[in-house]
Amino acid sequence: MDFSFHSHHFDGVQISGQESNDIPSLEAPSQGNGDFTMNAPTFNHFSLPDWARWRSQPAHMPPRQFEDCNFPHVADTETYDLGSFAQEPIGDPNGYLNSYRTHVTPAIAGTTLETLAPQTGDGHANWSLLQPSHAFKGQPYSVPQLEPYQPPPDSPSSPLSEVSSYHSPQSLAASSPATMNQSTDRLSPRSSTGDNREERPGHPPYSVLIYQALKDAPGHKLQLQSIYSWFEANTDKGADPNAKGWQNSIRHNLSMNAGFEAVKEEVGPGKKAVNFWRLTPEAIHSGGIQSTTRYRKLQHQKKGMGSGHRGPTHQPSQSKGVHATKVVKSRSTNSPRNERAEAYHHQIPTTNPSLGHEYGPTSLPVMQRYMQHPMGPVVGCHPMIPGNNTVFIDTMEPVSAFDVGHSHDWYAPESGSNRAQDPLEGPGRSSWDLEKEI
DNA sequence: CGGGATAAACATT
DNA sequence: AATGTTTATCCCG
Repeated sequence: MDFSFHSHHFDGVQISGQESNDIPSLEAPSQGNGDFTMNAPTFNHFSLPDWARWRSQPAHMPPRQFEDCNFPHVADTETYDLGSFAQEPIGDPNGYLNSYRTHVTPAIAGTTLETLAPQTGDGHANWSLLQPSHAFKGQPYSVPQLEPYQPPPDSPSSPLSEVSSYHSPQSLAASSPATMNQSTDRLSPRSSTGDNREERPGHPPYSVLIYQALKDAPGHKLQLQSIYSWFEANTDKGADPNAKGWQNSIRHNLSMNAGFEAVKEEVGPGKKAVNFWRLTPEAIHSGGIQSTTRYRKLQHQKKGMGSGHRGPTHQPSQSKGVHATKVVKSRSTNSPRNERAEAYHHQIPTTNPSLGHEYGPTSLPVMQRYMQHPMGPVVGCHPMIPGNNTVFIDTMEPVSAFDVGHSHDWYAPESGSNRAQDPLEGPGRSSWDLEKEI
């Protein structure tokens, strides 16, 4: 048996419980274990039940340890915390290439579900000590609440156990095959058919996991390889070195989910820029991401025909692949169909890429009302590269990276006006809506 | 059906 | 070859 996880209904899930208005940005505070209590008012407070819906089964998982890390193992009942936003990076020498390091999550015993607390430290000081939750590895995960905001730290940094050092995906794969054995339950190498439905209960969807990974990362951003590493370290997905499907899925989610955006950073004069995937400000603020499935909406309309046709299918689509790289994910076409003319965007200013990706109209369940926080500028810096300490400042203007046209539930800019800048979209509404009737 | 996972075609770098 | 983007399916609640 293998599993992978599968969970339904997660949209709206907010992984966090924060209510605060500010983002924990990199500067932070943190370290402490904040006890972030979630104050009730939070809209996104995620209550257990909600979260519970994700899992199909109650979970109980055997404790597992992983790789060389000695995780404090957490009792099954315990909840893992997703951790708070990481703050400072620590310099990771080559880190940025594979920067994700695993850290141990201190077990948070007894965390009540509802409060999912928070944990820890985030260390800014030690990225390596951050605790991530490897929580998804084999274990059921429990509510991941992220709380972006950190209350006053009260505890000094957590002592965390030592952490594993960082593993690059390759290294993980290569070096620790052994460790894997024990986990029988890791994700199974997907069968070719594609679905393994037996999945492990309890695992959040890729989008959430990715969110988690990014959330924990300095600057809330990671390179693709690092994300892979995170998965290997924290989930069962990467268990099989040979399996590549999960990576495809990760990429797919990164591309399709509006909560993630790619940003290019210059590394140095002659060198080529590096791409990072980062949480959009909205995602950070809201503490969660939305369903990745939004893209489907388009399809529907696009082919008017009923669905019947699915046969042979796969006709080469003309506009596949992609365009754009510089900017980061922009939804390129207004009309998903063919126009690819406008496919290219300009580069993304480092300041705020937000172009946006929006979700299909209406599809969002009502539940996802994300609140918008007036956030202040986000500033982050991550000295990951030795000679270059990159600093990024998000001047977050109220520009939203998301949903340009429909603001339904989740991002209701008070000032609705400023968002929009998607050149592609043009003022006002997004094309999606219009799209359909055409 | 909506939502998530996957596979895969195709584009860019 | 690694990344990214899109489509298309499958399957489950």
